[in-house]
Amino acid sequence: MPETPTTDLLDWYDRHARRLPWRVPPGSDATPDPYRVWLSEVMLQQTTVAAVKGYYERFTARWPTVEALAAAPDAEVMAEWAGLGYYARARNLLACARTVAARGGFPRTEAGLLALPGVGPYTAAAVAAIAFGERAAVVDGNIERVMARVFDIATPLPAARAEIRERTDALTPADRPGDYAQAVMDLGSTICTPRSPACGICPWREPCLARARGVQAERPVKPPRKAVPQRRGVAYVGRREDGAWLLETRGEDRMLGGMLGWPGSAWDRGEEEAPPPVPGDWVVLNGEARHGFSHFGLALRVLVARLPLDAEPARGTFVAVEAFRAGDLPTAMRRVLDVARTSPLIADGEPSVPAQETEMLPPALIESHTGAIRKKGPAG
DNA sequence: AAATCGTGGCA
DNA sequence: TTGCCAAGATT
Repeated sequence: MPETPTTDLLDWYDRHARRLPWRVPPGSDATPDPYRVWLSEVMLQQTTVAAVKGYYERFTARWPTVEALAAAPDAEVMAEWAGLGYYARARNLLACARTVAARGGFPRTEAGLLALPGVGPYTAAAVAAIAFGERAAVVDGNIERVMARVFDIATPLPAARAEIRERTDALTPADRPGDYAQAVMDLGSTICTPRSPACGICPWREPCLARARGVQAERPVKPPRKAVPQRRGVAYVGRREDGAWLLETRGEDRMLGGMLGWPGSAWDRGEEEAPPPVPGDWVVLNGEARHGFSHFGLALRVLVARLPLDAEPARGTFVAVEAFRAGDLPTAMRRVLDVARTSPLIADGEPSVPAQETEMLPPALIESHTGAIRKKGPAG
């Protein structure tokens, strides 16, 4: 086992720590706010620092305390999270905030934190170490990679996790455990990167076994990924004469649960069809809304209709034009809107096409009709 | 325990 | 363009 100079890494961190909005600079006497540490850690789950920054700033500006967040309506929090992905995090975030507010503050131990919704082994250890100074072993993807290289662990993930956790725990100091964890994470994200690590300037260059053996690019060993299947569906973008949009809040048992979306078909049972949310002159657009999820690709056929003021939809509710923001939608639903907006039927103000063109068409005619629209549609 | 759950950036 | 993957949690 190589020497792994923890204190050297803390010295490196004192000089090279990234300045991040949720981070207290090393050496400052300020104590990090547990609420902000927790919020940032949840946002950072499987998500890049660059993507998180803006969301973190907006959340903390709007809800400066866990009590404020706990009091927020679900829809506002989900809308603020829109675009960040993994929406169960936002649902759990609210549940957790309400639990914490009700009990009068965050649990101050790793075990106590682990019991909170949306707080797993990584987040519990990170908050315990960073906000409360507990000597908890923090293991994220960065730290996995660093440890797999420093100790040249050839066991493939996820089987290697037991050993990685042991190694991490053995190295974690009682003094400054939070800074230590952030130091290893910074090392992993700036030097010990997944591809072409900068071993020449690494503070752990000397003890690193994988580097000594020239196998750093092959650590950690990961299983091959499965190919993602392709799925299809339909989405209905309805717009009332007063400009209101027909939207629904998706059930929590569905994909994008809790988020705003266009009524449409399921995507998971091979269903491509679904009845319209309200009877009307629905027109099929030519361009499809394509989106790649983590475990499947999706192509959505988009139908649009202009709806009368007295429309009574079986699904969804109308959102007034001044209350509607595309940014409140998850990305897949924004793509649907992008396609829908290529149709004059959905444009702001009066319809710019003769009424005849908005008639419901027999299926056999849909192809030719949408073919005419295609020229104005987006490429693809 | 393996599958599920988003998104954007980058080589 | 495609594939890879980022401060994981849940069931």
